[in-house]
Amino acid sequence: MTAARPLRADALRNRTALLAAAEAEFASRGADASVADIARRAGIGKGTVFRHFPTKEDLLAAVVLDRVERLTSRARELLSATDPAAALWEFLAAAAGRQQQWDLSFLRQADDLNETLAEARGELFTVITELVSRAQRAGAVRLDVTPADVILLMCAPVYVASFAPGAETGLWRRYLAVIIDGLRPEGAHPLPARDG
Amino acid sequence: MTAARPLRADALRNRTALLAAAEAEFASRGADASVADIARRAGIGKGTVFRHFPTKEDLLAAVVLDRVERLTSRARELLSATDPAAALWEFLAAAAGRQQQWDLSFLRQADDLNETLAEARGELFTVITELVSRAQRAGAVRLDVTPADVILLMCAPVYVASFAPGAETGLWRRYLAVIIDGLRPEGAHPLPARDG
Amino acid sequence: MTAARPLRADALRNRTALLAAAEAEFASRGADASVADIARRAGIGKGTVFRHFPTKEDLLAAVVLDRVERLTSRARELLSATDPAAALWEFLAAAAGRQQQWDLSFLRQADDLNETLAEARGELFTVITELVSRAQRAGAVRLDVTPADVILLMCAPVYVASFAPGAETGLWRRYLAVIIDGLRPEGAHPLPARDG
Amino acid sequence: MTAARPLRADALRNRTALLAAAEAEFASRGADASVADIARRAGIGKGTVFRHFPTKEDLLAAVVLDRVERLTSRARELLSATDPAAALWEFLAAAAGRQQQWDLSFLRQADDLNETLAEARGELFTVITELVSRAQRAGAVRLDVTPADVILLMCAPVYVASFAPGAETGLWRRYLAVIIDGLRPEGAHPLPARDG
DNA sequence: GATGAATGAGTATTCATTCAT
DNA sequence: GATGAATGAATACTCATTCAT
Repeated sequence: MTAARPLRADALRNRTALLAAAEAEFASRGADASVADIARRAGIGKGTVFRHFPTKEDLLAAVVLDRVERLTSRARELLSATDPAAALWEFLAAAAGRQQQWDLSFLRQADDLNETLAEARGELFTVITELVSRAQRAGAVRLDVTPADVILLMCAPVYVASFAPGAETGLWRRYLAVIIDGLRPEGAHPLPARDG
Repeated sequence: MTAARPLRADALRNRTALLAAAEAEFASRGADASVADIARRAGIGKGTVFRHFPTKEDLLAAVVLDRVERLTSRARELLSATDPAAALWEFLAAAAGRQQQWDLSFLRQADDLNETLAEARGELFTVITELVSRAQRAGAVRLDVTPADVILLMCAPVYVASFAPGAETGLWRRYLAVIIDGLRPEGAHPLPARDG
Repeated sequence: MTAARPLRADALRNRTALLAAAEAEFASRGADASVADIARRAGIGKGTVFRHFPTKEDLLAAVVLDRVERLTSRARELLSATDPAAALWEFLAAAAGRQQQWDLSFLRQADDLNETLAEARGELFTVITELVSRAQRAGAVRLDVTPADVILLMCAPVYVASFAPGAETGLWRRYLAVIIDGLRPEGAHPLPARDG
Repeated sequence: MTAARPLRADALRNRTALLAAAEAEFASRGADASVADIARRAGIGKGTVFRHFPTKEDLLAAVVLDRVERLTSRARELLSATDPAAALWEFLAAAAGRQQQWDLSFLRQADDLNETLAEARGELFTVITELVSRAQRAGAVRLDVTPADVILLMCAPVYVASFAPGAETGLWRRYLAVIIDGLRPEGAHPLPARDG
């Protein structure tokens, strides 16, 4: 996957700069960020972008893949933590912190995206599922929420915080705390029936 | 220019159709919906759109203004409800339901947007503040959240639910319920200090 | 087909200029002529081209359609000439003269092109068939060539003449004369078997 | 620069593969064939292509040169055939067969192209001239056509046949036969005056 | 010498906005 | 006032050509 041939030194440098620029640009402009802007920000030619990624969508997928993989490995580390509850809360914070200003909108069109990306997403889901299950078994998370719920809810704090004027940088932590409280068993009210 | 003379009958009809079409189009295509599509849907010429709103952004602002005002008046009604807690929950549901598939991303660039929109938003905030205060005084909402927090959090359920595959239509209610539980005083853990 | 609404005066002027420019540009650059060049030559904006023809291919098709229709109507006139042989020769000259420097390459991909174009081509073929048949019945054309052969061969003179250096303008007439002599019954040698 | 030092063994091998690949690629994709595709087909790097030929156009010229030279040598062989008429007809068939699917469009811009190519073309013309003269002296070709006419006309059959739907492979022989009949003295009608 | 990475001009097409009718 | 035709800047993507490795 990452193997193939080992990429020339300059090419690797460019690729790295490109991915960084793309991540930044997608983060601030959304998926509509223009390839030209990304190239300019990376300090490389437009053509070079397409040499590395045949399509803008492929570039987006690569950026997302990168993020998902980093998140997955963080989640995996936390699986061996002693306190399951703390592990889950920390994971949620990591997820939110990582996407700073950006969202997981790429998980949206699950089907038409890259195959390797789909796999990576699957792995992430698996690990999160385990993280949530452990927290539930430890009595730290209410039993009527599913791992899928947690995955979706973990996107909320950053998104919500992005609306606040003045860009108070740590605001998402505040909303994450509220949501975490909502996930706890204490004081939980029954959830509405699905698909209503 | 803002108040001004009373539109001719046909102009008013056009304006109404235009706003309805714009709301529908923005709702389904997002802010990238094209002016041409909106005009077509409204059954009017493209030029007419620009006669009413000098800019696409102005049109978007008008649509948003409309939504905000309707939301404000719903909130105002709920101010006279007997049960302050139920009133707040219902308001949150109304807010979420109203934006079905769409989000409040227009509140984002709070500063550079329309002045009248800013005012309307201010009014909405005022009313919500009262709604939240009453709920807090009634002991239904934890005291460490502010009305501003509630306003931001009310955007989350629909946003979050929009990522779920399969478009389960009522999913947002589920996430609203979790967030509401997070807003209750029971089982609340202290929020992190601001701006950390 | 040509009906719809009657096109505004300026729009019609533009459309005419556009078609003329496109014909000229396609003639000299081939189907690879760029839309930008065509627009510049027509003295209109690039966007205007796409307003009239949603696709470059549609523009090409329109130009071709125009040529085919004019050719068909000339052929039809010649059907009522008294001398069938002279009529055919004149038609061939008209066909060659009309495409001055250009070719009938559009008849190539018969299938994937415009439907109306396909129809127009069919009509042209029908009329030519009659023109050839009459010449054959009059003994002016050998019996072992088909109307389809004639259609193909009528493209040759201009094409061939285009290779000559110095752009001697009437050269194609010379080659048309040779080909016509080849189509006559006198001195005809049997054609090789097909598909060999 | 043209003669110069004797290529290294591998360089020669590359050059040969390159020319073969280019001929094939140009034949099937036309002059728009991409340098990258040609390089890939030749199994060499893109840069190597440009080391051998500074320009894509130069490569095209080289391919054409090759073809012209092979054609010239075939013509030369046929000069010593016993039957001058048969020799000419066979040459025309060889010329058509060789360009199968491709055309001699490179002779078009006779002036601005390569000097060596111009020379080679000159040689080809000389030999053909002799071939035609002999056929004329033998009474097999009408006296009012020139060798230049024959050269141009020999391009027609393949070109014309390429328009036929269904890719009937031997169709050009049919049109060559018609043209040959047009070149014979029997039944020849006088050609129109030049430059009319 | 050979390679393929980098480059940027060029291509078709879209769309907010202006303006003649 | 209303219309839709015209416009050109912007966008993703291609490809001949140059140059560092």
